[in-house]
Amino acid sequence: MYKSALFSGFEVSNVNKLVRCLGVKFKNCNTNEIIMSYKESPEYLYVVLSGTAELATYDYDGNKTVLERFMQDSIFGDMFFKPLGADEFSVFATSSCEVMYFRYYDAINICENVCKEHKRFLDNLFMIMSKKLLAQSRHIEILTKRTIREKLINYLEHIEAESGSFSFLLPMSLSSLADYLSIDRSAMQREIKHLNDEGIIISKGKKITLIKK
Amino acid sequence: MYKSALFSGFEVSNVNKLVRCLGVKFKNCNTNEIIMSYKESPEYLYVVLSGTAELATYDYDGNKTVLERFMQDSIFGDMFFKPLGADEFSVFATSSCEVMYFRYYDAINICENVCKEHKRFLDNLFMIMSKKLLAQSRHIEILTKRTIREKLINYLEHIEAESGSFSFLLPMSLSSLADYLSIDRSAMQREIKHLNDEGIIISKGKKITLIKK
DNA sequence: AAAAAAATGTTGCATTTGCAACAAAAAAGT
DNA sequence: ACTTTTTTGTTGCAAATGCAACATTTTTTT
Repeated sequence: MYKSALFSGFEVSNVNKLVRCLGVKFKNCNTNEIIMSYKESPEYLYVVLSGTAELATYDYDGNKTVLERFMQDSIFGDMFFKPLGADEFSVFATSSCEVMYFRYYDAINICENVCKEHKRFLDNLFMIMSKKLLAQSRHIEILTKRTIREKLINYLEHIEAESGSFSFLLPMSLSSLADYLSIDRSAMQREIKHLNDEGIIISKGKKITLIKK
Repeated sequence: MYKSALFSGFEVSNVNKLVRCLGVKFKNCNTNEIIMSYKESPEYLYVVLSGTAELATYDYDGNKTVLERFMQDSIFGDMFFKPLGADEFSVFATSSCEVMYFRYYDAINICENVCKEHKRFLDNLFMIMSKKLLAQSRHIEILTKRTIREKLINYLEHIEAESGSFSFLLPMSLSSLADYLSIDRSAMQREIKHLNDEGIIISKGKKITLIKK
């Protein structure tokens, strides 16, 4: 828990102090366990400390729709997602998963004797929210592209910028990527093939090299 | 400016005090004027006080791509969007537009004598960010739908939930809606026609009624 | 080490969608 | 009140995409 970005810059003893002060709670979940459901009224903010999870819903046929994926330092909670209709949306652990949660309101309306820890905590929370906003903006930017090719290239260029190299390993499986880009997996595979044929990329599985002309 | 959600719960005199303390700056722009460009290093946070604006870029052909639209209480800034490649992205006023801006860092690392105003300001800022996160989540949820029909229905159901009625007026033009859903306008029009033919909706222009079976 | 499960790669085909081009209506500007 | 611009509505056609079904490879589990 001390490695969470929420506590970056904290001394271990101060983490404990703050945890007590904010009434932070912890939860450990195994794969496929439900961490929380979007229906409760109290406004808790959840932070993933370790492991992975996803926000998903199952329709009447049992088909799963994944809305969002979470990893270390991801945040989720009632104020970031509101379900539409009667479907139940829940966050499931996709691997052994540790989360912490606290009342959003308590964290913001910190007690009168605002200590350095509180300030830093808010600062960190702010940073995490900004990063989420940025990640979502990027996702929207990509989803807004009209063709599979444009989506793919845009995504790959982002990975290139992040990794700082023309050659990189995709951070997720190709099937997950198809989900993220919201396109059919086989159609994506076909486009990858075309990009290879046209010499725009060289790829084998998750290993991809962008060729600049 | 006193009507901005950032200052909700504030007395007028305290707004002035805080504005001075944070070094808040103001800017008035006419339609089509550039409010800011995503290239400067200083991390300013912008809040729209009145009017509308959009984040857009022009490619070599002069085609405009709109990434995001802003209205009262929308926030934007370097930490929420990072341009990819050499293209220049800017925020343009789409109507006469008032914005305020301040250094992100100054707002978070507020001075030692944390007054009630500071706290409330941060509180409001968090709320605005949460709302933006929620709006983006919804947008992603819709963009992730695979067919035009699913996108449309999902969007309309959101409007229905917000308005609380099966009958409503779209909050934007049909062309803008096609942009928002990232689909071809004429294809959307065709789908609207089909939905009418099948008795799923009754619509004429922006006036739409959802028929529940 | 073997078996089971998940991910990758491929293809034909039907369907959906985007594109282009236009007419009509509505809204905005002068 | 008139003109210009934007929005809405429509259609044929070509192209892109999703779907289904399968073989192959890789990864995970037992």
